[in-house]
Amino acid sequence: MSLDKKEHIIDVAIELFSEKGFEGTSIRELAAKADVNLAMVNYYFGSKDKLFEAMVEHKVSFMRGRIEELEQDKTLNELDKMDRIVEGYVERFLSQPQFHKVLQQEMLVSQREEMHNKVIGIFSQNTHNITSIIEKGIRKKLFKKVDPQLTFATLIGTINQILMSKSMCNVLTGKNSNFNPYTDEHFKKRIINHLKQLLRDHLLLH
Amino acid sequence: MSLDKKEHIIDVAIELFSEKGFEGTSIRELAAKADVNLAMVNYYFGSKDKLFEAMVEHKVSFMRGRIEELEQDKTLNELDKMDRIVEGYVERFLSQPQFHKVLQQEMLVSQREEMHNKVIGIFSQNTHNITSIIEKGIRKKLFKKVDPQLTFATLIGTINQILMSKSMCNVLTGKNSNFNPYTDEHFKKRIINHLKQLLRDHLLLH
DNA sequence: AAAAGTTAATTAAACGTTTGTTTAATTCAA
DNA sequence: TTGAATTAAACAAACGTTTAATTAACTTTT
Repeated sequence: MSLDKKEHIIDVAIELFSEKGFEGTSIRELAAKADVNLAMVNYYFGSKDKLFEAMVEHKVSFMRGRIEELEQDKTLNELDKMDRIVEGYVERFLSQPQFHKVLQQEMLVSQREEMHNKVIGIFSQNTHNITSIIEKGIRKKLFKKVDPQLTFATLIGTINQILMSKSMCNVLTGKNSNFNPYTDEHFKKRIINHLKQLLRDHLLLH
Repeated sequence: MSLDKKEHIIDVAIELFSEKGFEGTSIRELAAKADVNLAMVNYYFGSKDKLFEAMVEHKVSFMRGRIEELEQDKTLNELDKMDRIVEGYVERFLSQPQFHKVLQQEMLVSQREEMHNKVIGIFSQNTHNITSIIEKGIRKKLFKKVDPQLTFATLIGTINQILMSKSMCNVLTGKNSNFNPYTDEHFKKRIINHLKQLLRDHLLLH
């Protein structure tokens, strides 16, 4: 059981799921695009549902732990931490836009309850960590008395909105439709600058 | 062909599509829940795809035009206009959370291209109107030189994020899972206050 | 090092369901 | 009596999944 081949199937699955949704993607189409036999998908993963779970598991394991570390860090103040969080999120989301689109779909739809709850769980952890950084900043009178939870919703919501669709993103920024905003270094910096400035304006006393 | 019955089918469709997605909802399930015969859906709408289009058409017609008016209004300054926009958006989105979830799904997925483009089109119009209000505010030196497009992404993204899932919203706000945030007046005001304050902080010179 | 044996990988074909849609018959209303 | 509304039944196509047979890769035995 070649690990490369499993990964390759997962990669193709992310591509198709992000474009067409989970239910909108058939195993036959997936197998054809991945250039493997139809039966191999079930042979490797057991079922379509389990392929989905394996996909999430595989990708999520890549990106755990960094925020927890940051929260504990004592050399940085809360504004620095928020800057790092912005950079980390934008970096991560733009480097894997398709996967995060799949996660967004799963948040929206509560069809596959187990997966839905898993995604909510990941989100929940991040919510907790980041809001507690904001709350600490408020206690230290570094930040204003903002709404920590909705401020987090703003941060993650902005990135999700940008990620939602390439075409919508190009409409938003006035680029032509064959431009790929997610690979553009200038656009990445533009997002980071916007979010950093937004959080400064909103969080800092002045 | 009773109009009530057509509307009733559309209402049930919104409910199911928002929970299970378009592909995840079968016409049989829909007919059963709406308490009509299976064949009636195709008799009324022609096909599942056309039911979807009719649903979007029906709901979108409800909410056109208000932002255009606002843009032209000369009695309000740009900050007032932004306040009205926040109120209008939050009001509208929270009053029809399921429909807006369906729109979000359609933005994410480019499976049904015609519908995808329609939703992008609606979004595009709003983008144009609101960014031009922000730009006007900048020209009049009422606003700082912010990024108008990403500021709009922040506004709409925050609301979409909150709307994304009831369970995620309750995780975000620390409520228990059977609480319905979308019908809660306090929560609505909380969102409006957050967004107004956020925009003030971000837009106004100080 | 070759042969035999064993497990894993791969395949084409078929399975039983479910899907969206259509048909043809029937009921209802004007 | 005519046309629309409603129904149960059937349709073909597509779906996820399984099967049974074949090939490939690896181990053990000679």
